[in-house]
Amino acid sequence: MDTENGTRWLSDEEQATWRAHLDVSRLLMHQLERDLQPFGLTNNDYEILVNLSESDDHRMRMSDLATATLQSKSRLSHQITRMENAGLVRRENCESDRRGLFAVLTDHGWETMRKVAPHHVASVREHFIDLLSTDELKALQESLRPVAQHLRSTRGRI
Amino acid sequence: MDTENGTRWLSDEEQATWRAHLDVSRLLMHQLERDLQPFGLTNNDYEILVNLSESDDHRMRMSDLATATLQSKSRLSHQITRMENAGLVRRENCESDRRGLFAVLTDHGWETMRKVAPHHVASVREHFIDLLSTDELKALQESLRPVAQHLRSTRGRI
DNA sequence: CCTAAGAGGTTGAAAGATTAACTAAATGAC
DNA sequence: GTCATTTAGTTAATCTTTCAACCTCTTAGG
Repeated sequence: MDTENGTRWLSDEEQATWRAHLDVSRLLMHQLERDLQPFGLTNNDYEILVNLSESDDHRMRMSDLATATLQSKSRLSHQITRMENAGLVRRENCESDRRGLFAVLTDHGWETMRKVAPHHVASVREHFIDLLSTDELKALQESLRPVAQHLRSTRGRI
Repeated sequence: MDTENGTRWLSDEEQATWRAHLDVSRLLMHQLERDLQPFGLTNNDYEILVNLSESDDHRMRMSDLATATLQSKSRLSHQITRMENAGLVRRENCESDRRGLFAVLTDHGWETMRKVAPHHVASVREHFIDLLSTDELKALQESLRPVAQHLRSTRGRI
């Protein structure tokens, strides 16, 4: 206990780490967003495209996609509607479960992905990955993975 | 160069680190947001309160506050209007520069801060700080600080 | 079977964020 | 001094996110 009321305040070291994480996560997202802007995509769009590109048949069930991208069903539904209007994906019915829907990459979506991915990777490298040594990357991963694990288990619902 | 078209794709290790960072940053924000909800505050509200609490006279110029919280002027202006309506802050004119405004913590804002801060710190500890060893914290900070530095310098405007 | 509960997904309204255009005051170059 | 720029901040319109209500289909229990 650090103080009379029992609160364990953060030490300077802890505070500095916390702020560093906070700042990096916000600044980085802004930067990546800016770098995608010339292609008419948002980070969110891009992440959907990645997930679909990496899936069999370029399609995923809406709920799986929501889980994978850490979004609520509602948000994903709106998001897919927008991307559908932009011609990047389309919805397709699921035969085996007639409540279900697939989000499916269109040709235009796939073409867009192929065109944009190299730029996005370059951006991730320039503003994050390439600023860290191999050891740092490894350490970072080993520190953060349990945290993600913890957060996913502790009331993981978005 | 990893592939014919010259793109340096991410290795498995790099990709894993990148995803870990992404996941932690999103899940963590969601969790903190949830933990503040019972007090009727958002992460954004809280960060404004912290900044004002730590400032002389519990006041800051709008632009300084915008810079400190990494928000656009417009967004901050809306944010402060909401917090003003909630009685947490008020705007006050600046004598020395008559274009300028201060955001000032009200008594209610200060009281709120005193009441909420211990819970917020506990939340940050539970979901982040206390999941990392002292060495990990130090390493994390040393890895991330240069990244934040880089991002701030490279077209830092929000 | 039939029904209650749960899962998959959408929708509309309200809240929050972004963009661009705008006012007013300060600065600085003649 | 005066005019063009820049800085501080707001506003209105638009887009995105969240929240709650809703509909449909599936599943489990009797």
